[in-house]
Amino acid sequence: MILNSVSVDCVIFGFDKSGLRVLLNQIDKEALIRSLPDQASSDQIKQIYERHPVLTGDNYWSLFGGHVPEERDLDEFAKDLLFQATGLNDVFLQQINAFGSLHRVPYTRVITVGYYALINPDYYDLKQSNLAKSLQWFNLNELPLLCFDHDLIIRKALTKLRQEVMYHPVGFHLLPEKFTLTEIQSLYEVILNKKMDTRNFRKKLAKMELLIDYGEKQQNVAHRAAKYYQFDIQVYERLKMEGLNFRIE
Amino acid sequence: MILNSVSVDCVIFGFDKSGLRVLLNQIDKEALIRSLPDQASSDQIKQIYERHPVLTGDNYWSLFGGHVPEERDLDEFAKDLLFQATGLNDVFLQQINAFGSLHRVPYTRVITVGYYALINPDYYDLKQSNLAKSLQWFNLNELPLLCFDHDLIIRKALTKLRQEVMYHPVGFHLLPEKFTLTEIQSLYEVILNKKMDTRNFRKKLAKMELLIDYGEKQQNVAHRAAKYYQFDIQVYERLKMEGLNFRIE
DNA sequence: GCAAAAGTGTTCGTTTTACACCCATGT
DNA sequence: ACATGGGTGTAAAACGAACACTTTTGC
Repeated sequence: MILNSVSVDCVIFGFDKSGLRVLLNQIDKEALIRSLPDQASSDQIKQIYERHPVLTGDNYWSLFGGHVPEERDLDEFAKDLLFQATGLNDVFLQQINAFGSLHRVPYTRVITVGYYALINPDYYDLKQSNLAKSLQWFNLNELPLLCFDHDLIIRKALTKLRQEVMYHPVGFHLLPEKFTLTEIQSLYEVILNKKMDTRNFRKKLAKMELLIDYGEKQQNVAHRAAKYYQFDIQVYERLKMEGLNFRIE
Repeated sequence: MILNSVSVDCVIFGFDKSGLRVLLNQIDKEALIRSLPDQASSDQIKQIYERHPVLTGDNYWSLFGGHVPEERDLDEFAKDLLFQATGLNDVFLQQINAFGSLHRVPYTRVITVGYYALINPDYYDLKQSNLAKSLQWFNLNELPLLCFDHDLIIRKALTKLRQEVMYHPVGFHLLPEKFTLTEIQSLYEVILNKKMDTRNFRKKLAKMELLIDYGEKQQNVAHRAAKYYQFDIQVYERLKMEGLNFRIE
C-alpha cells in the first residue's frame, strides 16, 4: 500500500561542459502501474493519474517522484527512485526539505519530501528507464514546463547544493573519476555562478590536499594537455566531517 | 480531517545562564481531543493515542507535535503548534528535515517533519499550555526519556542550529531584547561547544556593526556593570541575506 | 608559427590568532 | 580592600585579492 499524502521527488543534477543540468522525465503511466507489486497500490496510482492528467501530459516534465509505500523507509525509497531513473546505486543523495503548501498539488493534499542527487558524468548516458516515456537532461536556465511546484523544488535544491558545496567537498560527486583542475574550477563557477581566479583557486585547492595526481594527461587536445587528478577518499572523508571553506566573497 | 501518515514535531530551544535548553511536554489527551474542530479528527486522534500509550505516559516526554490537518499548510501548522505550546506568534521557526524511518513509530507508519524554534527568554515563563499535563525546560545534556525518535530529532535540530548560527545571525533570537556582550559570547560558546577569546570575539562582532548601544547598564551586580546592547534590525536583515562568518577553527 | 588552454609567484592589504592587564561595582 | 566579571590593544602569522607571462600541444 501507498501513503496517499506523502511523496518523494528527486532532483538529479549532472555537470558537463555545457553546465549544470537536471534530469527530468515524462512518465509512462501504464508501465508504472504494471511495475507495482499489489492491486491496491495500482488502484491508488491509477486514481492519482486520473486526478492529475498533467503528470502524463506531453507538455509537462516532472522530477522523478512517487508516493511512499507504507513499508518502505523514506531515504530508501528516494534511492529506489534514483535507481529506477538512472540504474545507479551508491549515488550521492541528500534530503532538501519537506514541501507542504496547501495547494501544491491541485485537488489533493500531498506533502512531498525533496531530495537531490549528484551524478558522475561517467554514467551520463543512461539506459532509458522503462518507466519513462521520455527522459532528458535540461540546462538549468532552459527548463521546460514543470508540473506542480517542481520548479520550486529545483530552485531549492540548487540553493542547498550551493550551500553544501561551499563548506563540504561534495562537488566532486559531479566529476568523473579523473578530472582536470580546470574542470573542477568550472564546476565551482557554474554552481556558485561566479568567475574565480585560476591561481588563487588552485592555491586553495592545493592547501586542502584533497587531490592526487592520476598520472595521466589529456590526449589529442589542441593546446597544452592538462594533468588528470582524482580525489583522495581518505581526505574527502575527513573534510566531509570537518568542513572546508570554498566561500567566495 | 487529519493526515494519518504525516506529523510535525517542534524542537523549542531556549537559552539562559544554565545553557541551551529544550521545551518538552506531556500531553493531556482529553484536553487535546476536546480542542479538535470535528468528530472525525477526534476519532483519529483517539485511535492514535490508544495505539501509542507512551504519548500520555508519565515517564516519557515529547516534543510539541501533531498530525497535520488536511486543510492546513505544513509551515503554518508548525506555527500553530508553537503557538499552542508557548502562546507566542512571530517566533523564529525553521524546518529541520523529514524523518521517515520505517519503524520510528511502532505499529503505524508516520513520517514526521521536524522544525526548530528559537525562543527569547523574555518569554521564558510560559503560561502553561492547556493541552499539556506538564511542560518543562530540559537542559540538553539532561534530557528525560523521550518518545519515539524525538531524541534523534533534537540532535538533528542542534546540528542544524550549529550550522545556521555560524553563517547567519539567528543566534540573536535566543537573547532578550537587551543583552550584554558576555551573554552573546556565552550563547555562541554553548551552541558551538567551544571556548572563544573575548577580545577577538568582540572585534569580530564590532566589525559586523550588528549591535547598537541600548543606553543602559546592568544594575546591582557585584562587579563592573556591563553595557546592554540590542541588535540592529536593518543590519540583521542584511546579514541574514548576505551571511556572516562566525566560524571558529 | 599561431591559436588555445595549462600552468605558475609575488605583492599588498586584511583577517586571524595569541596573549595580559586595568576598571567598575557590591560586599 | 577584595572578589568578580567587564572591558581593552598590539604584534606576528596566515590568508585573500589582484595581477601577466611562459609552456605545451595540434593544426
